[in-house]
Amino acid sequence: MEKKKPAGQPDKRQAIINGALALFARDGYTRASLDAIAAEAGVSNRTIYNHFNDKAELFQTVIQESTQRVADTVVDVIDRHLSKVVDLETDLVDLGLAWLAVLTSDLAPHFALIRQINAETEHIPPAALRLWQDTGPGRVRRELAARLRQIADRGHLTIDDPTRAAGHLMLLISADNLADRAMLNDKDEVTAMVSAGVHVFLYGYKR
Amino acid sequence: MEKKKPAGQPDKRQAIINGALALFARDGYTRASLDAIAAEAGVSNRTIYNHFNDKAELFQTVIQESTQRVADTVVDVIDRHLSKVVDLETDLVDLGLAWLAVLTSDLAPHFALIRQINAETEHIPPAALRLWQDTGPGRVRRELAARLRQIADRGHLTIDDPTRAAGHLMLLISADNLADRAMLNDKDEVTAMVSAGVHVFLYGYKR
DNA sequence: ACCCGATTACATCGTCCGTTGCATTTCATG
DNA sequence: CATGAAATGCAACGGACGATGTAATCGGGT
Repeated sequence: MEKKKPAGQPDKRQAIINGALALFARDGYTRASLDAIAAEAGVSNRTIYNHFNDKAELFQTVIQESTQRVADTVVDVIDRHLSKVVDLETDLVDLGLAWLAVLTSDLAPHFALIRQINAETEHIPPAALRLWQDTGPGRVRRELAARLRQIADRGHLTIDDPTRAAGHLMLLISADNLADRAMLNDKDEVTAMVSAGVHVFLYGYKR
Repeated sequence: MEKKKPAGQPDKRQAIINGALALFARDGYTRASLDAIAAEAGVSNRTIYNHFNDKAELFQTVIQESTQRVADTVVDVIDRHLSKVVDLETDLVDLGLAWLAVLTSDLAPHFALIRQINAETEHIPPAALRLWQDTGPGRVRRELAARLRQIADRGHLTIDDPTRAAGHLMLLISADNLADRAMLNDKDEVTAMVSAGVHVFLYGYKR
C-alpha cells in the first residue's frame, strides 16, 4: 500500500533516467534502444516521449543528472579527507581509497557512461560537452586544486600550478584502473596502487 | 602504367582496413555502416564480404592492424630516446614530446579507435580484448618498464616496480590530454605539460 | 585471344529502430 | 463518484543496416 503506483507524474521520469543510464552506460548511445530502456525502467516506450522530445535529449539529460550526482559525491569525498590534514600521506591514501570506492559503488555505471561520452565526442553538441566538462571533472579538479593550494600554503608541498597538480594526483591515484579495471576488486592491489601513486605525487611535489 | 589497377587481390584489403579504421574511429562500431566504409575505402560493399566474413571480423582485424602499427612506432620512439641516456630529464621530456607527436600524426585515428574499444568493452570477445591489451598498451608498457629498470640500475632512480613506474610516466606525460584534447595543438602548452609531468616523475622516483 | 578470379552494380530479404497516432486504462484529486 | 492528466498497449510509418545472391565486368597471366 505504501508504494502504490501514482499514475501521475512523479517518479516515472527518474525511473526512465536511471534505466537509460544503465543501458547507455553498457551499450552506448546508438546500441541502446528505446524499447530496451523502457523495459529496463519498467515503463512504456510511449511514456519516454511524454518526458523527452527525442533520444538525444534523453541522453543529454542522463549525462547531466549522473554527472551532478557523481560530482557531488566526489567533491564530498575530497572535502572530508582534505579539509583538515593531520598526516598528509595517510590522508591522501585514504582519499584515494575512498575515491576508488566510488568507482565500484552504485554509481559505477556513470564511469562507463563517461567512456561512452569520450568515444562519442564527435557526435555530441560542443555546448553539452563543455557543460559536462565544467560541472563534472572540471569541478572536481577545481575542488581538489583548491585543497592542494591550501596544503601548499601551509608549507607541506611546493605547487606552482594547483590545477595541474590536481590532475596529476587524480591520475596517479587511479593509475592502473585505465589499463585493467578488473583489478578494482582486489583490495590489496588497490591499496598498493594508491600507496604507490600517492608516494610519487608526494615526493614529486615535496618541500 | 605504374599504378594501373590490378583487378586482383592486392591492396583492396588494405584500403578496406584503412577506411574502416577511419570510420570506426570516428563513429564507433555500431554507427559505422558498411556502406560508408565501402565508400571511404573506394570499394564496393560486396568486396568487403569477399575479404571478411562479417562486420565483427572486420572490426577485430582493424584493431589488430592499427594496434600493431602504433605499438611499433611508439616502441621505436621509446628505444630512440632511452637507449642511451645523457641527461635524464631532457631525454624524458624529448621522449614525451615525441610520444605526443604520435597522437597528432597520421596515426591519430588509432587513439579515437582506442576510445571506442574502451567504450565497447562489454561487446568485444574477451580473447580479442586480451590480445589487444597485450600487443598494444601492454607491450609499450613492458618496453618502457625495461628501459626504466636499466636507468634505475645505473643509480639514477629508485624503482621497485618498473611496470607501475612505466604506467605513471605514461600518464604524467600526457596528463591533460585526457581532459582536453584540443590542447595538443598548442605547442607551448604541450611542452609545459610534458615538462611538469616529467618533473613530478623524476622527483617522485628520485633516489 | 582466352580464361579465371577478383570486383562491381544492383536487387533483395529480414530485422531493428526512432517516432508518432490513437484508443484505452489507470489513478490521484476534487 | 466524476474528472482529467498521465500512462499504456498497439499498430504503423519510413528508413537504415547487415548480409546474401546474381549476373555483368574488369584485367592480368598463360
